[in-house]
Amino acid sequence: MQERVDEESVSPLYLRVRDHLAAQIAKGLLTPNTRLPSERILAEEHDTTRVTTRLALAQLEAEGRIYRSNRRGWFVSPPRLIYKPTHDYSFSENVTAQGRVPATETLDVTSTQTNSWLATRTGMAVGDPIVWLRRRRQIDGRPVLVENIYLNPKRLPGIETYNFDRSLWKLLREQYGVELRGKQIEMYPTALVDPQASAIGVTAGTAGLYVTRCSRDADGCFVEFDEEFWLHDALSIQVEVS
Amino acid sequence: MQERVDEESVSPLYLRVRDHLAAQIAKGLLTPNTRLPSERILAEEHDTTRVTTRLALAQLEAEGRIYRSNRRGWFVSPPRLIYKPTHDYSFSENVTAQGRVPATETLDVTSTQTNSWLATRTGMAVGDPIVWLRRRRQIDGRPVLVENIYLNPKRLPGIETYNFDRSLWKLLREQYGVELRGKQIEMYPTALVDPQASAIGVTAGTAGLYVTRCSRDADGCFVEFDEEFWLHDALSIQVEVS
DNA sequence: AAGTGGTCTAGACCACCAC
DNA sequence: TGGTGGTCTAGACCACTTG
Repeated sequence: MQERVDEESVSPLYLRVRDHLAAQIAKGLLTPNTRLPSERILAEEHDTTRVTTRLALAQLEAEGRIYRSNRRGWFVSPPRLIYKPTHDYSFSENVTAQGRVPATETLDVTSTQTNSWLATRTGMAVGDPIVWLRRRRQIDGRPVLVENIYLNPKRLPGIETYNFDRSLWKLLREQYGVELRGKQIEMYPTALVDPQASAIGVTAGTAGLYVTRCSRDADGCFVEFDEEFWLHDALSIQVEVS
Repeated sequence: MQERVDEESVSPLYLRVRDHLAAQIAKGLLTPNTRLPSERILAEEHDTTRVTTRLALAQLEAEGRIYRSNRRGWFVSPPRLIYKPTHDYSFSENVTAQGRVPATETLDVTSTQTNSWLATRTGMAVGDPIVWLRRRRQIDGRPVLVENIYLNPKRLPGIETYNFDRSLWKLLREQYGVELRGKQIEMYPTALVDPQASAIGVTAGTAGLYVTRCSRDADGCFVEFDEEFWLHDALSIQVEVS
């Protein structure tokens, strides 16, 4: 629906480099997860310097078209995962249903106490016992999010003894008979900083989406608070209201 | 709830510059919408170059802590607007209720035809008449979003004759008796590019949030498709499900 | 007119990864 | 070990905004 066109006559060099790469991606010359030529080669091809080339790459990264992996290079971004945070859902099933390969790693499980930050968000009292779970999740081998999950051990006795490399939602339903109700979801775009950036394996400052979700059971009892740090190009949020 | 701490011993210079500025903002030495010292002065203060200083500023911008305004300088970001896209709501009332000052500008209104992109999203047929409205909205004098709104003139006869510098939602309800139902919302983080970037007055590549919303009336008839381009630091999305 | 950010050059050294 | 991105220097000119 876009009729107005850029005056592309005298656009800055870094935007012309961006457009050149974007066109190659659009044409299918560069397909998802393939590596781009190195920054030095791209600079040479466009008769410019690495600084300018990196400006162009940063633009494409900000648009979600390419991503970097450690120091291995720049890669074409795959399609965004469609994510419906209002649904009870299994990450693995959702990823699989979209033709991708999921993976989950539990980073650590800690029995600790509710602090004031968590208390205001969950209704728990400061000092109440809480189980803190950290996980990293991947799509097609690429880590796309890390999450902090805070579980209420009063409602979920023995929860810390389970294996968390699977669907938490199924575990809650099958082992504890929990039907989640009354979700409060908040999200905003922000940069990933340490320790989340290093947990995902990206440079600090990489664009991300911060999502929190507070879930209660049918009785209004607090069950779970989830704090997710996504790579910004990895997902598209969908919400339906009737 | 963050126990693990960064090894801050040998962090890169640009992160130390970032941390220094972030600390000043956190302490309240720099308050929302105040200007930061110029890049050249910051570079001198930290005994480095503009390139490194700009890396630090870009980090803070990505985190949503500062923003830039044309070539006027860098400013401390105000708090994010809380935005509940599932609600029927008035931008102006929402902004006002949060103690801020809203403004709306209609950029143009065009009677045109449904194209294939819009048809697949709305259920209209290609070639059906559609009214296309572009608006820019501000908070406290800062443009924070531009939007394309596509209205169904079959359901809303004469809609193109109204003044749109006010709440569209109220107009629909009061003049056409429309109660919106069945919203489909989709959103993802991406960079703002032209023409949206220039419409907001930011550099192409500035981080943004893309939001679409398709609304129908109680009979399931398509009423409105809204496409919003937000500055990424201007909002926090909230959704509640029961 | 002076100052700001926007763009760009032509190099350099380092940490890390793959071979 | 060679190539990658990550960080950094010390400049330059330009477009635009503000006084």
